[in-house]
Formats: sequence, structure tokens, C-alpha cells
Amino acid sequence: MSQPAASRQLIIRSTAQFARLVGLSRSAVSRVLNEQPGLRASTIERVHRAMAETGFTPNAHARHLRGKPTAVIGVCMENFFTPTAVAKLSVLQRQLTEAGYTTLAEMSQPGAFDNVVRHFLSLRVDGVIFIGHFEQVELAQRIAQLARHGTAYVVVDNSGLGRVQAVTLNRIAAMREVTAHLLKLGHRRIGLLGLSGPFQTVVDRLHGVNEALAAHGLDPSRCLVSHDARFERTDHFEYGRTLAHSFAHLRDRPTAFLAVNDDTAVGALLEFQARGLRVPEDLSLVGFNNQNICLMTRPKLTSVDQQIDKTIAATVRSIVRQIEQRENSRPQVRLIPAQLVLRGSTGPASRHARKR
Amino acid sequence: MSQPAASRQLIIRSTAQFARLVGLSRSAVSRVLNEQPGLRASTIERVHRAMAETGFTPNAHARHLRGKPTAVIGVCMENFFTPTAVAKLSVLQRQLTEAGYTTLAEMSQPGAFDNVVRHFLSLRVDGVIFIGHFEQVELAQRIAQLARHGTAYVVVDNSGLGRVQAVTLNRIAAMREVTAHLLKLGHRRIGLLGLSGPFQTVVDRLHGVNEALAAHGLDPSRCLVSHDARFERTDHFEYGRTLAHSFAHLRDRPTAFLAVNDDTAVGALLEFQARGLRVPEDLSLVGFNNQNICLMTRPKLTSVDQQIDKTIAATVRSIVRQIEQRENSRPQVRLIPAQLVLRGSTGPASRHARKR
DNA sequence: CTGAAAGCGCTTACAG
DNA sequence: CTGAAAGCGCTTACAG
Repeated sequence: MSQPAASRQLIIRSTAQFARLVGLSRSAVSRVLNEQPGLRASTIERVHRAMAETGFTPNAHARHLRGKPTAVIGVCMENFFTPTAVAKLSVLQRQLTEAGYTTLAEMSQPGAFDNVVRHFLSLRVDGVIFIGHFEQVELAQRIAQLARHGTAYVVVDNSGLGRVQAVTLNRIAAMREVTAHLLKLGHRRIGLLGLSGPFQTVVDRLHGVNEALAAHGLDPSRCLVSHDARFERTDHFEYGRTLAHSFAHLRDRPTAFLAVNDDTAVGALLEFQARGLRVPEDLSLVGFNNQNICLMTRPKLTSVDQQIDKTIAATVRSIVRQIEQRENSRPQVRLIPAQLVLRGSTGPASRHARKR
Repeated sequence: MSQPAASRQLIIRSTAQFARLVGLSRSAVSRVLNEQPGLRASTIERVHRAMAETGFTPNAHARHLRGKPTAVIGVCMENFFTPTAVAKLSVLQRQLTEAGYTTLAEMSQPGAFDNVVRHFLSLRVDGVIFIGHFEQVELAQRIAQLARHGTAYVVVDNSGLGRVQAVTLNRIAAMREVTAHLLKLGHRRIGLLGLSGPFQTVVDRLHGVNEALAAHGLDPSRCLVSHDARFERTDHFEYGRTLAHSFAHLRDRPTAFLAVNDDTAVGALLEFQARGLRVPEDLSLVGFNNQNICLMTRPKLTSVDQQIDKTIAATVRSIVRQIEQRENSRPQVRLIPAQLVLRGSTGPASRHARKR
């Protein structure tokens, strides 16, 4: 607010205009902007002060056109924001800013996935990061498209893609561990709540469950029970309620339940409790994501923490390395270990539970 | 995948290169890209097919440099993502896409607020939307900066700024209504949970509470009780717990509580219940934001819905209008009415409650 | 240390 | 209907 009134009125739109004002050549100004060596300290000082006074910002587009990388990373998000997707975006934005990049987040509208990538390419972004659930074949096509253009990319939490740059939570190991934990507590019949559908993340998780069962010499098809197909999936919380309702008074009710996420688990927990079943005395329950909501129930919810900070740190490291040294970037899938967070919702299998 | 192998290898980086490939002049290609009239249908067809085959995307920066607006809207978000901020961003992104704009969301790191705006200006965005809590004086400066550059802007949910383009929930009216509701139920002593701090949204909300009390001839300083200053604010949920703990066994405990948000309200609800107090028999409780979590408690939580769809629709309308017709854009604050959602957590004041 | 000139990839009058 | 030419706002050799 201490600027002279005259310069406040003036909108400077080009270095030419600005250079004239400061009494320098365009190239001199450009050199200051790009912090090139061999400039008189007084010149640098003069330019900086004039920029502060006039609020002039060089046109990033023109800058890029003459060879500067854009320092923009496009983030392609799935169609709708889940809490974990948001957490990832938030952490990503922070870390990319620290690394000197700007984040351009775009949601892919259903069926317009390629538009997003095309738009990123037209903006000549330095890299693209995919967060969320995407159809595998199409994702593979987008990746090929980016690779052809020599644009860096990382796929976050979408495994099963073969030789691509990816960082993903080790869901297989996570569910192996969760399942082993339940087996050790004596559970032999496990209900699945919402753990179905065409998502690779779900495929991975079931894979882990099956592995743990197999390691105990158990037959998954006998141990696992799912009612998912019977109900339409809407709100996670309500879906959990609905599924719990369908299980509550079964004669051979599972003694433990694995939910697709925390919301579903909480819905189920509240419904089970409303029907007089005690947790963990009558049944155990495990969520996924370790969101805040896990602390809000009685008992608190055992869940699996995605270690988002670590996932994103690995993602940023990967994309920055790809951008800075184009050569040594062989496709590589980085696995991030999850962390099982034990709380009150899991306990020993009920003595009254019917064993097979 | 049905492209000829040759064109798959080739990366086309300019219209010149592309035009040569198609056998046209650069201007002809440009005209097709810009959907200008007077082109042979076969020419258009030829260009489109070649674009699909080669994956060529014209450089958006060069395009803009020659006079095209960028069709990018910068969204400046506060430092950290609250659920409502995310919901707003999500809806905004969808609506802006529909309106033909790209969303460039950036979080302002603490103290680097002006960097975000400067970056938007350097990218020559068509408009800037502010979502979240920002320091008023600095926000006013950023707005002045944008106005000087003739860049459209809208401030979302940050009232009290005087003559600026803004869309904001009518928090005053909302809290007037909530408070009137509690007064009608017989409550005369109201506890505030987290409703304090330097945010304009909070100032507005307290304003509404006070107005409703005054309309009933009540003295706010006697009716309202806050313990906020006694505790450090960390996680909303825990903060709600802590505050409820501090109120639970007071002799002159308020019979109703207004929480700053749903998480705080749920924390308080669970703590009150854990201490043997019944809701709504012993005390009433009101949240804010009407998030999913309101449905997860017993009883369900009365809350205030922000009507985010309407807020964002008004925001998009405003910015698009500013961009398309620079003239008639007088600064205007648009107020969006909130909706009180009554659920089980509010009821008549307890007969045992001590009246003043 | 500084300036004049070329060129990045587009669009848009202006001729044909 | 199409092409040659100018110019958008920068950066970067190249001279001085």
C-alpha cells in the first residue's frame, strides 16, 4: 500500500513495457528473472523493487514457449472425491509445492478420462499423477500416450498394471496380516462387507485374505461369506447397516467381519449393536483406511492405515526423478507397507460361535 | 490401438509438423481447430482423423499467447482441506468443467498466499475463486491485485469484506434460526463448543445467535457459556470430547449446546453419553455442516446444511458472468440461505434444568 | 555488464 | 476455400 499512486493504476503486461519503465532492455530484465549470473547488484535490486511496486508477473505461457519446462504436474483424480483420495491430494500438493512444482488437479468426468490427459498434454505439463480407481485398459492406454510424449507419470494405488511407474499400498500383505490376526484370535468364519467389485484394490485385498487362509490350511470358499450381491450399494454407511442387518441373526453368522472401508464398518458396527450383538464379545470387526471415524465408536475400530505420507513421498520422488533425469527411469512398482492399527473392535472368537 | 505403426512412433509437437503430415497449411489446421466457418467437410474430416491417429494436441500456451483466453479458473484453497472445503472444490470442479473451464486448484501454504495469486496471474487465468478461511486484510489486498489486472474473482464463504464479489452462506440467519429453535424448546442457557476464534464465519454465527437471543429479550452474556479458552484446540472430535467433559457435571450446565462443526458435536455427544447424560432428555446438541457423520450417532445429530450446491452454482454463475461481460460486474455479495436439519439430538429443555 | 535479433507454436487479418 | 506473413511475450545465443 506504500506504492506511488501512478504505478498502482498501471497494469504492466509484458517485459517490454516493464523494461521501458525500469529503463533497461528486455533481455536485462529477463536475465534478472531467470537469476542468470553477471548482473550488477544494483540492476537486480532495481528490477526486484519495480516488480514489487507494479505487481508485474511475466507471462508463464510465453516463458514456457521459449523452452522453459512448465513445472506443472497434472493430477488426474477419479470422478468423485473419497476421503482418502482427498488426503492423498492434499499431501501431494504440499509435497509438490516444496519440490518446486505446481499442482493442476483435474477430476475425470465419467467417460472423459482421455480429455483430462489430452488437456494435460496440451498444457505440456512435466508429469501426470493418477490417483483413484480407473478402468485398467483405459489407464494403460493413457500411460502409453504419456510415455509416447516422453511425459513423466506415476500411478498411485492402482496395482496390477504390469510394467508401469507406480506406487501402491501393499494391500495383499496388509490383508494377509489382518486375516492372520483374526485367525490367531480363533475366527474361522469371516464375513466380507463391501469387499467386492471390479476394482484392483479389492482384488488385491481379497488375494491377501485368501493367502492367509491358505497358509492356515483353510479353504477360502468355506471361510468367507459375502452378501454384497444382494444389495445395491449407495452410501457406505448405509450399506454397512444393510449388510449387518442381513447377517445379524443368521444361525451360522461369521464371528469376524472385514469391511471395505471405515464408513461401512461403522455402519455395520452400529447396526450390530442396535440388534443386541456385542463387539468384540459376539463378533469382531475391522475397517480400512484408519480415518478419524474409527475413534468415534464404542469400541474404537480396528483398521488399516494407508500410510499416505509415505505413499505420496515415494510418488513425488519418482516423478521428480523421472523429470530430472529422463534416462534411468525404468518402469518400477513401489510397494508401501500398510500398518494394522489394533483397537477394541477385534477380540477372541466367541465361545458360542459355531465352528465348521 | 488400430493406428498404423508408423504414426504411433512419431511425436508431433507443432501444427507446422502436423500440417505437413496432413498436407495442409498451418492456417488451415488452425482454422479446423478453432472451428471456423468456410472449410471443406473433407478437410475437417482429414484433420480430425489425423489428430486421433497421431495424438497431436496443440500447445495451449502458444494458443493463449496469440490472444485466446486460457479458460482456466484458479482456485485458491486454504492451507488444509476440511471436509466442507473439499466438498466445495469437488462441486466447483464439476460445474466449471460443465461451463467449459479448467480448474487449477492450489493450496496456499501458510504465509505464501500471495504466491498463489501471483502464480495464477502469471498463468493469466481467467478468474480466481477463493475457498476457505483467509486473513481479511491480506485477502483484500489480493482482491485489489486481481481487480487491478482485470481478472475476475469470487470469494466463497468469507463475508465481512465490504464491496467485493462474494458468495456466502447466510450464517447469521442460519444461527438465528437454530437459536430460535432452541429457545422455543425452552432452553435458556446455551453452551458454545468451539464457536470462537478470529474467523469471520464464527463472528457471523455468533452474531446470529445474539440476534435471536435479543429478539427474545435475553441477554447473550448471561445465556451463553463457552469453555473454549480453557483448552487447546487440536482434533475437532477430541476437542468436542474435552469440552463436553468440562461441562458434564457443572451445577448450572447449559441445557443446549451449539458446536462449531459436526465432528466437535459428535465428540461432545459421545462424551456426554459416556458420563451418563441423555440426549436429548438431559441436553440438546446441534452440529454444523450436516455431514454424513450426523447419521452415525444415536440419536442422530441436528445440524445445519450449507447448501453447497447452491453456493457453488452462484459462484460459477458470478465468475462466468464477470469473464464474459466485463462491464456490468459491480461487486456484489450473494447470500445463500442455509437449511436447518432437525434430528433427534434436539428436544425440549429438561425440567430439571436450573433456570436463571 | 547490456542490447538487437531470432525464434518458440500458435492465430488472424490479408491476399489470392 | 487456402497460403504467406505478422505478431503474441518471452529466452537465449550473439555481438558489442
